[in-house]
Order: sequence, then structure tokens, then C-alpha cells
Amino acid sequence: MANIQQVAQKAGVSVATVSRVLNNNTTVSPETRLRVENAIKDLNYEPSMLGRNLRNSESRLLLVLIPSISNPFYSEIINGIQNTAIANNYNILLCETDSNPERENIYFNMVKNKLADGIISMDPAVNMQKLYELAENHPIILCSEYDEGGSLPYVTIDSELAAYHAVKHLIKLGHKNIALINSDEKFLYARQRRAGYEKALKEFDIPVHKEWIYNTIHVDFQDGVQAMRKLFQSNERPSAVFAVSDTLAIGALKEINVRGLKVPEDMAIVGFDKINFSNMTNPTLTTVAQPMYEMGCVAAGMLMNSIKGIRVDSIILDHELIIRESTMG
Amino acid sequence: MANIQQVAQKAGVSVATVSRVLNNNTTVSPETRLRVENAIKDLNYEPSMLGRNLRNSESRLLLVLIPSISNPFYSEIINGIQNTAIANNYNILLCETDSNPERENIYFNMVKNKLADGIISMDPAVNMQKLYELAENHPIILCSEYDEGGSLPYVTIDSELAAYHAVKHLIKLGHKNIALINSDEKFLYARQRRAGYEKALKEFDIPVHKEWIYNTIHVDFQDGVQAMRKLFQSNERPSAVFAVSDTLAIGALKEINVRGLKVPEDMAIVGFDKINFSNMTNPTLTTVAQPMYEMGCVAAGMLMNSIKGIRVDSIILDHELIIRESTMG
DNA sequence: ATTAAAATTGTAATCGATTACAATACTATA
DNA sequence: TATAGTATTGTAATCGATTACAATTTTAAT
Repeated sequence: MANIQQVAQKAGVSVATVSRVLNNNTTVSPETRLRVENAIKDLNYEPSMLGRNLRNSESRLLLVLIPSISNPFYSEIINGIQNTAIANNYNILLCETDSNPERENIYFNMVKNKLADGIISMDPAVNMQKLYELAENHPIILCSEYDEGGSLPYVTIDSELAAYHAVKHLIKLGHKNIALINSDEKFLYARQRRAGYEKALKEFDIPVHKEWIYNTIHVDFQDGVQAMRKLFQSNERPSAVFAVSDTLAIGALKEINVRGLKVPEDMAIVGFDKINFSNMTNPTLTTVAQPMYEMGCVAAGMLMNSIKGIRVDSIILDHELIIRESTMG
Repeated sequence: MANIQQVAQKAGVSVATVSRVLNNNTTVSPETRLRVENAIKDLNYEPSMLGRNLRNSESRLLLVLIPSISNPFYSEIINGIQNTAIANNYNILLCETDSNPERENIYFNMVKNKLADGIISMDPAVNMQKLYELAENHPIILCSEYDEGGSLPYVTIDSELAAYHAVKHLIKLGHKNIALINSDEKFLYARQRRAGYEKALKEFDIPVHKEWIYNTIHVDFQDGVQAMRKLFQSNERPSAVFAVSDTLAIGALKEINVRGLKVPEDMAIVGFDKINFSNMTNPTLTTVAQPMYEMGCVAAGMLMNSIKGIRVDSIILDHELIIRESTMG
């Protein structure tokens, strides 16, 4: 592997000139440029990022923290982040925390060790204290998740409003007995979605049934199944369910099907996230779409600005209710 | 941010000694070690990977090429790769090609630029010619996909045998009219799975119906739906379908449901891959499991060995038939 | 022809680590 | 005590780029 010295020698110039050609920023005479370019081709030279990064004190890598790679919710966000990053000569280091603090630590250290220039965190279970410590010296953006009243910049949607819209949609369809399958309310988004749920009910003078609110431990398919089982055990059976994630909704759907009931005739369902699979179920799932791709792009843009030293402000993006078969037959 | 010089000064030693403490390889006297460790703590020092990587001529990053992040098939493999990498002080650069040659080029350049130490490719549409060029100077492992008769080391399963087992399972259940939803046969795995399908039929003296073999363009849900529609148009309707991917199978399942038919009573289905969602459909999907996590671990191990200069041999792992509701009611 | 200004190129320091080799300090043995 | 052997530490080169500053060449204006 040739290095910049060898190119310089071959072209009969100094390394500075080669570097100038490489970064075509300062003036290099056309003839010299040509000589250098030929030398580069002849030697099959590729500049080493190791040298460049050390000199520039940057890795041009963005650390992206997600709880789990297999959660399809993050796919499109990651796409947006990655495309934006690449367009700006950055790349991403996708890291799965499994909500495991040790893992998290490894990743935080990567930033301290300059292996990454900044962080986009999408982990709702992230250790906020450590994140703030890190934020003193490194750019950090929260994506989808955020810290209410905190000082870390974020991109997200208005979860309360989105939940409100989802539940209102069910009410407009004539449903009064609407259950909520929520995740653990230690998560901000869970509290907000519950607030939106209750707000819609109150607006239409529908009392809130504690019995019809179920909190799951995780946000997996099986939790949805479990939740639905519980709801079937309640005294009066609800006629509709709002689940705060598609995966939960799909679990609920399965349990309803297993009992021989029809969606939406016997039980309507609304999910949340518009994951790919929500379109593949039978019936297809009504859900709330977050602008995931855009969210990823915005988050990446914010982080890169922050790295450049530009101050960034938090952004709240619009959601959209996607009405499909699970509520409209 | 403190650097190694400052630590050395604070501890009253040379940078060499600090480096020795950092890598605790050569002998450092206990007292000196303590002084250095204290200086490290006092200064909140974190070694820079930029300096280390340049000096060591390595990035300790493994490039992982996948066609699409949102394809759940890769999740577990990636998990395996990442865990193995981290355990060995490596990390992964997860790159989505979208089967786009330009994108691919960007990633290949990252290796040439020393931003990554090697490649694990899982992209069936990868440009083999370029991969071989790259392989002259950089370690490359193929995972799941491979190049028949080629010289690149790979980890995979025996696709033909797996397909054979899947179809045999259907035959043992009494099916004779078995359709095949295959992907584009430009892919090796597609040709192999077709071979397995035909082998099973021949073994039981069942003729191969051209009409019942459908090749999709992509491997998405909608392709499965389309394929099933076509199969419903054939003169004699098959009683079972073997789809070479779960996503296709789930598409087929949807189309069968839409027509008011029951799985497996009216039509049995076998998928391939055991993606997470294959367990969440109604009915749950009989499928062929590849040992994905293990495959990822093995691939990562092979790549790291290859980087170390150790010669590695290709490996074929075992598959497993997962019998669920879509064939057994 | 002279000279100031502009364009081009080179020299050498620098980023932050690792490590071969040299130098020094310590220990044990005769 | 002298000395060989071992343990510990330091010096300085090195990885491969970038860039401030200096030096040189070219251009243009008088």
C-alpha cells in the first residue's frame, strides 16, 4: 500500500502538494495537479483515514444507540441517519445496547476514545446521568426518545397528540369501550400516550376504566398476546384496543384471532409506529406513522451541526394516522 | 482532553511507561504503575484510538455488508457478528447496500482507506469481480451467500438439503401438489433450493409441475402475495406451498386468507429463515431455521482470524425444520 | 528593467499513540 | 567488592496524513 510520501516522490513534489490535490482546496497549478493525479493512479494510492483522522482529530463516525437491531421500528430511522451521514462523508456505528448498562458503557467509551464524534441515542432505557456527563464534552442528540425538561437536544413527535388522534379515530367510529395496551410507564412516551388516550376519552365524556388499561413489561409480541388475554378477562369486554406499538398490536391481534373473533367487527385495533409488518397482517393494521426516515435525517443533521460547533434546537415532527383494515373492515 | 504526554508528565515518567501501563504487557514496577494509574484518573485520561490505530495500522472495525437493514433475516446474524466482534475488541460498521453498486463502492473504498480491517458480505447481489479484487489485499468472508467454486471463504447452510427437508415434510403429510415460490434464480441459493424441491418430489415419484413454480423479482411481502395470486390461477390448485423465504410465505399466507381459505386445511405453507415474525402470524409459520446467531459468530471469528493472517476454511452449518401451525394445524 | 503582488510549492511541526533499542538501576553470585 | 544478569525506564523513530509559515516563482504594473 502506497502512502502519501511515495506519491510525492513519484510525482516529484512535496507531500504538502499531494495533500492539496487530495483535498483540492488551495491552488495547485494544473500541470502539477496532473502529475500528482497520475502518480496516484500509477501507485494505486488510497489515502489512509487513519492518518487523516488523527491529524484532524475526528473519526467521522456517528455512534447510533438502539436497544435492539431486530426491532423493525428503528430500521427506517437508521436509514435516514445513514443516508444523511454518508452524504456528508460520515458513517455510522450502529450499536445495540440490549438495554444492558455494561454494553452501554462500552459504547460510551468509544466516544471518549474518539472512535466516534458524537451520539444519536434512541434507547429509552439509556442512563441519562451518564449521557449528561458525556454531553459535557461530546455532541449528543436524542431521537424519538427524549428527556422532558432536560437540556439535550432531540427530534421526536408529539406522542400525546398522536395517541389522542388514534383514540379519537376509534371514538368517531362509535367505540366507547376502548382499552389501552401501554408499555411500562417509566418511559416518557408511555406516559404521554396514556395522557393522549385519556384526553380523548374525557373530551367525549367517556369514563376511564382502570380495568382496560394494561401495562406491559417489554414491548414484544408476547406482551401483546398477554395483554389481550388479560383484557378478555375483564368484566365487560372492550370493543376496541389502542396499543402503543405495532408489535403489541400484532400480539393482541393474534390473541383475538385465536379466540375466533373478527377484527374489526368484534374488536378494532390501532397500533403505533407503522412498522413494515403492520401492512402484512390480516387484517392490515391501522397505526400511527412517525416520520421515521425524516426523523433519522434530521437527527443526523443536528448531530453533524453540533459536531461543527453549531448550536442546535430540538424539533418536533408531525405524525400521521394510517387508517387500514383493523378499524375500517 | 488529556493525552499520553500529559499523563507521563504528571506521573513523572516517560510516555513509553504510560503506554506500557495502558497495555499492561511489559514489566512495570508496581509503584510506577500506581503513579501512572493515579495520573490517568486525575486527568480523566482516555487513550485516543486515533493515535493507536494509526500506529498499529488497523481500525479494529469490521465492515458488514447487507442488502437492507429492515430485512429481519439479518438481525440475528448481525447480533452474532457484533457480540463476537466486541468480545475481541473489534466493532462493526453495518452498511446497507440496497443492492446499489454506487453504495457498494463507497463501502469498498472504506476498506481501501483503512477505515475497516475486513469485510463480511451478506449481499447476494454483491459485485463478485470487485470483491475478488478487494480480496487480494483485504480479508473477506461471505456469510449466508457464497460463490460456488470461488476462492472466498464462506459460512452458510446446505440450502439444497434444507429445501429437500422442507418439501419432504409436506410430502409426508400427504401433499402431492406442492408449489414452489422461489426468488430470482440468478441467486445461487435460489437454484439450490429449487434443486432440493425437485429432488424431494422425484424421490417420491411426484412429477414437477412448471405451473407450480413461481419466481419472484424481489423477496418482499408483496412478491409473496403476487406469487400466490398466480398460483391460484393455475388449472389445478396446489395443496401446499414451499416459499424460499418467510417474507414470501407471509405474503402468500395473506393472499390465502384474503380468499377465505384456511391454512393449513386448504393450503399448507412452509417458509424459510425463521424470522421473528414467522412466530407471530396466524397461523404460525412452519419454516426452516438457519443458525443465524451462530453463523454471525462464526463469520466474525473467521474474519478476525483472517485479519490476523490465519488461513480460514469455509464452514457449512446445520439447519433445522421448525414445524408449526401452517402445516400441522 | 525593477519591483510589488499573487500564485505556487516546499519545509517542518503536529496529531497521539507504540515499540525497538539504549540506558540505567537493582540483585545475586563469586 | 566486582560483575554478570535481570528488571525497569527512557529516548526517539514511526505510523500517514494536514497545514502554518517560509520560500520561491510567476505575473503584472510602472
